[in-house]
Amino acid sequence: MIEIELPDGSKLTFEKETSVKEIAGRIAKSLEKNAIGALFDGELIDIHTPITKSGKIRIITQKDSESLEILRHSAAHILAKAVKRLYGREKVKLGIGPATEEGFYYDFDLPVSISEEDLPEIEKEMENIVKAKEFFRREEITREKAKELFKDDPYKLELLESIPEDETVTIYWLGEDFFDLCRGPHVEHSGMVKAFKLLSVAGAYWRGDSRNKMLQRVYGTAFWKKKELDEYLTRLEEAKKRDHRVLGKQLDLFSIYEEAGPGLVFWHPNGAIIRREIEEWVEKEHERRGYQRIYTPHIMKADLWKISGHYDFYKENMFFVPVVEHDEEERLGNEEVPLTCEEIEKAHWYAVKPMNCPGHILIYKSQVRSYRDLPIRFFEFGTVHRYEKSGSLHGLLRVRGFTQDDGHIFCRPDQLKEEIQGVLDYVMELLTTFKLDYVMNIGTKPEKYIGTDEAWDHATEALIDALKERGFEYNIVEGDGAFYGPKIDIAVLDAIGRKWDGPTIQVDFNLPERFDLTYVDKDGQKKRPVMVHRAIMGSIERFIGLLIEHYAGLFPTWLAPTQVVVIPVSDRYLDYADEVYARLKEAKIRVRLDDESGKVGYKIRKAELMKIPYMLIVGEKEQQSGTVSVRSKREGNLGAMEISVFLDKILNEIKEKL
RNA sequence: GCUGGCGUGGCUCAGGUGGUAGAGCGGGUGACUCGUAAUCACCAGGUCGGGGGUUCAAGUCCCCCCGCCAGCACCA
Repeated sequence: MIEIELPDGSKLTFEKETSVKEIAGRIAKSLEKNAIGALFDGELIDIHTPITKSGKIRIITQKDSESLEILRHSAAHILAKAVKRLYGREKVKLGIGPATEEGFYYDFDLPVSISEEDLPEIEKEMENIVKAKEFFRREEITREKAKELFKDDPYKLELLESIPEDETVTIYWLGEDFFDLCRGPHVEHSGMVKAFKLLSVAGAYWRGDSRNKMLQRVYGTAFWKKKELDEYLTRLEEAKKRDHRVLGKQLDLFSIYEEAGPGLVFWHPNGAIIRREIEEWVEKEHERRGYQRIYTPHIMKADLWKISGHYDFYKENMFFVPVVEHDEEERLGNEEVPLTCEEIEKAHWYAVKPMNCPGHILIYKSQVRSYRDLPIRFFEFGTVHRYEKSGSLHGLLRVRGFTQDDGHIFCRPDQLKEEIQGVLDYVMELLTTFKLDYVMNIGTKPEKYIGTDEAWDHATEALIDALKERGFEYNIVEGDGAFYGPKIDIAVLDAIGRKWDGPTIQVDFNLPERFDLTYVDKDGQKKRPVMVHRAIMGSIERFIGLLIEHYAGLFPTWLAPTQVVVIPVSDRYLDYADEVYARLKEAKIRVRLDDESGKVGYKIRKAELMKIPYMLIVGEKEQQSGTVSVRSKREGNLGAMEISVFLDKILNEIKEKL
């Protein structure tokens, strides 16, 4: 006897094994027809999976988001079958093909490489499978049979090995000539996968390990309705227009030069204004929150980085500078000669700082610290350089030289939680000021770590408590902490939904130890302070990159490089336009006068393209009445108003950071 | 770093099967004196990412390097 509990608490009983289809049929005929699968005791199953034990069930229809996962997973199988057909059943070795948040993919190992031009052909073959309405059929098999079936599929065999002994092995058929090792679930038949599209191809390491072979991954997405697919594709197109690399060029914000080096950012005047505004705000905020501003050098002796441990753990990512005693005579007129081995050996090595912590620590150590002094909070706009792998560079979001709003807190263990909360509050102030979407993750103790378990527990608890008390949602990512301590990372999303770490709070047991940091406690004993690394924005470059995408280039007025442009209707009104310009300039508004010849429409177009918040049109009428006609980038034409009225409006907007 | 794709004037992009480069925007000059996303005309800009090779001849074919894009890996 099997008892099935429905979400409303009611129960259905069955004599023997049943299925989602049967259960749905008991509830309503329409549900039987619409059921895509179900969540049974938390596990996603399809409508034909035999249910042999009692449990709680929630039937899934197209309305439930889980149904998309089932649909996309099925689309992945259709893709695999199509690729096998086109490229040869024997030649194509299958990797894995799961559904993802936005779609699905399948990894293939095959002798020829698939390019994007091949995608339409594959789609066509998929269409054929869809039209044929082939059924997905689940089959439970023994391990021995599985090994036999997949004897020519090395990747599947490997997967088979990793299925726990007590788990049932299942394969899914799609039609009569294709099967795949898979735990499901799937839709009933391929005809249900009507709205799909293949999007891209890229390499992906087998099992996500760079020591393994790289397979070819085909990405695609699928929806229940063609309309939803189209909407998704348009959304993707729109998102691409928000790309900070595109907008950075259009709005003349920053650039990166091949001849200067990849990942090294040049801030143009417009971008520099945005950066300065943010820096000034962040700096004041730090002062308000009890941080002391410091400055530290860009290069420091390599030996210092040996003490800190960076040399051992991070040198792959560091830039080094050899200081060589040149033999001037020999090198005269011959600067091109590279360093000789002897010179390199004799050189004194400096390292360009990849982080600011050692510098801050030296300042902490510059005097004896009392427990009364703690917490000590140092802050610096620290410009660091890291040799990031070439393939990971990405506009402003991943660079080789960047500036952190970096701070280090030195405190007593009993102050840790409060300090973390202080940082969290600050981070929230930032995120709400810019209205950014984010995800919070706690990284816990990794496999390789230093420090006592006790200290780890204390610190991890402090992080979790701090988050709980502030009522934040967070994920715990086991083992994602730094080797020196647990951390909270806050990821901000870019235009197309990729996550980038921004704000971070990291507890550190390592550096206080390595640098032998102490404070004198109440009892006169020397004790070890706890150190917290924290950045509010993270990297300013990344932060602004994300802001550009977030605002789609239309910055709030306080950040806009040009806040107002005055547009005279013709040269005749230049004098009056000048007067208006001067009034605004006087009020410290970033204003420009468009005194070039040309029609009003053209000048407005230029201002619109540069996404300038306000355009003030002045001509005969305005001159007569001492007003300006205001056109807002956001709200359109606002009509004429007194200059002072406009000034109040915009000054308030700037003050409120709207 | 890896797989695949791409790299033409400041920007965006055209340049079948190899025969020494085109457009629009932008820039400069002149005319127009103009009311809410592009006034007209003329002019100046490139040797085609860099290097090597094949060829009578390469932007166009081959090789190496650099850079960019997507994804993967990395991101204490």
